[in-house]
Amino acid sequence: MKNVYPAEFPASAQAAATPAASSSCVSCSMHDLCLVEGLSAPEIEKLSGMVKTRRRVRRGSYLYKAGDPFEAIYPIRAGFFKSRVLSPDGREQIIGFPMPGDVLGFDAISRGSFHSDAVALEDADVCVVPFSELESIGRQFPPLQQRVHRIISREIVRDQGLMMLLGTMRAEERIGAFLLELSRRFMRRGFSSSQFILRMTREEIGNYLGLKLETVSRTLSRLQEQGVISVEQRKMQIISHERLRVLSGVPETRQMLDMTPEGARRMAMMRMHEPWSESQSSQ
Amino acid sequence: MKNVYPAEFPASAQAAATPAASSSCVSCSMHDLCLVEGLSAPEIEKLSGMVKTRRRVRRGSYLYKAGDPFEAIYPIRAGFFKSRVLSPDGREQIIGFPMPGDVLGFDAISRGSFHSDAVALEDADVCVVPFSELESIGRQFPPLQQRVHRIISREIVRDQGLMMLLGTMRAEERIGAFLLELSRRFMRRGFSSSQFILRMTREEIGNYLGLKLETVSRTLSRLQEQGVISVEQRKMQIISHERLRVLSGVPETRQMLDMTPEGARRMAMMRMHEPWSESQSSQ
DNA sequence: CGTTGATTTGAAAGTTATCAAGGATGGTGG
DNA sequence: CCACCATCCTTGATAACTTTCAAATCAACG
Repeated sequence: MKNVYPAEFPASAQAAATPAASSSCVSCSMHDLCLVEGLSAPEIEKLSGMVKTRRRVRRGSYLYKAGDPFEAIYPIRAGFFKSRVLSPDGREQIIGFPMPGDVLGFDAISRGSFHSDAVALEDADVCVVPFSELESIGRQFPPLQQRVHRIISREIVRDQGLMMLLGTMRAEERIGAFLLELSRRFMRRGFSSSQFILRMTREEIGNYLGLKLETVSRTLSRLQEQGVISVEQRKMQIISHERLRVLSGVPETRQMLDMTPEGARRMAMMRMHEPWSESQSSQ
Repeated sequence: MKNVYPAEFPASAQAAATPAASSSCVSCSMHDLCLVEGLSAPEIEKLSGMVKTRRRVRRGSYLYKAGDPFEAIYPIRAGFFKSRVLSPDGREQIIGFPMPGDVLGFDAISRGSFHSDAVALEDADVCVVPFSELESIGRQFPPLQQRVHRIISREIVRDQGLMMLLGTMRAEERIGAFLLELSRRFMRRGFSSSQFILRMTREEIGNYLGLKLETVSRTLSRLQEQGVISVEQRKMQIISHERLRVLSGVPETRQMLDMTPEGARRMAMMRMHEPWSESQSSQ
């Protein structure tokens, strides 16, 4: 049985909108992806205490918009976002599809206001971490400070990868790299690396990759014809990671698992649906 | 008389290779661009004390390479770099052309080793700021900590701009935006915003912009025909910032000055050549 | 002055975008 | 429950743009 990232945020996930008293970083399913990774118990305690509120973001609405004053960063607990920048003449560029465990908002430190928009692609739930407090606690706990720096730096590295893609790859390579990136990120979270539901439209994929939606559609169709993937609307299945790697010029090979023990725990905590590839249970 | 960023780093600039005892952040010409901007005297003092060494990098050689262990960040005192990432299959993507006042190395925090190369495009001189010390001092001086965070975040914002360019712009727009970016950065440092010497080849420009060198050359020629710029080899003159802005979709308009008082001081301190547009004085 | 690397320019080929039309999907109200 | 609407997706044909291949020119340097 596969552990597939779900198509819908279940209606049963009715977390309270604001107070986060019940939740702790210790029990969070994103534990080892988020800010607290590698920290000691008292440090996690301290960080946990800082997250006084959570925020629920409905599908299609903004977590923040460019220009909003910067007060906090937002580790994602559940849900899928797109973040994008708009050029002065109205062009849009999607710069990422953040998912649970990712941390949003670092671009706002620079001028004290956001430079990008974050839009929820599905109902989402984020922690609200006031940045000045985080800086303050970082001064008391060097490992936390270092962890924050690492995570910000990780964002720079991620962006460099996207620049590489946009600057040097052709359409098929871009699509391939995109699918492998999604696959890797789902796997990292304990979900299947070989099948998942795309949360974004073809147009959003194209925008992210510097392509038009028609090109995305055509390229996906071609990859399907070649037997590399199987795609039906949003349902994506990677048939051959290896061939995908070859055609997108990504030689890295790591173990590709469908499910980790961690994943089972995360799935439960994120209250995810059953996989679409299995008979859809009534629950 | 224009204050043009020079073609050559003068031979007279023979700073000692390592000890930086004589220099202080207080007197540095990059003062208000670098880490210390906005800090109080004692804070600057503290930061200054941390920069125990400087490093001279000869044209064509590396400040660091991908994989090198991360120990320090490098504010640039003089010289022009390219930073680039290499894909596993050997593709190169230039991700920036750092110049004096910029700070190199933040991508290395993430995994403790560099993800990118920094290559000097001309003889250069950088400060060596051990990062663990910087973190440590940041814990004692919140304004310094905040300044560091701002500068790292600035890098993210900059990258977002490049992604926008690579994802949405056509060749002429890319070139236009590139020239305006250079212009703005030179102006920010007190140099002419309307004429400067390109420090990089057409191929490097093309790589940065996701274009082939021939396309760069053709586009520059076309812009020259249209009377928007005047270009002869590396000598670049922007004739109409306004038209450049229109064709590249960058509506921003700020004052464009050829020279600021600050610029004169900086030019002296950076030991720059006389402009190519004036008779080349013997000095 | 000849060699080497960088730049310019032309012509042809290749890739992606644009324009257009037909299907599929999901939600809504009759 | 079904028709209908708005979105999203697919596919074909054509156009636009950029790359590729090729050749000539230019500049720096010993």
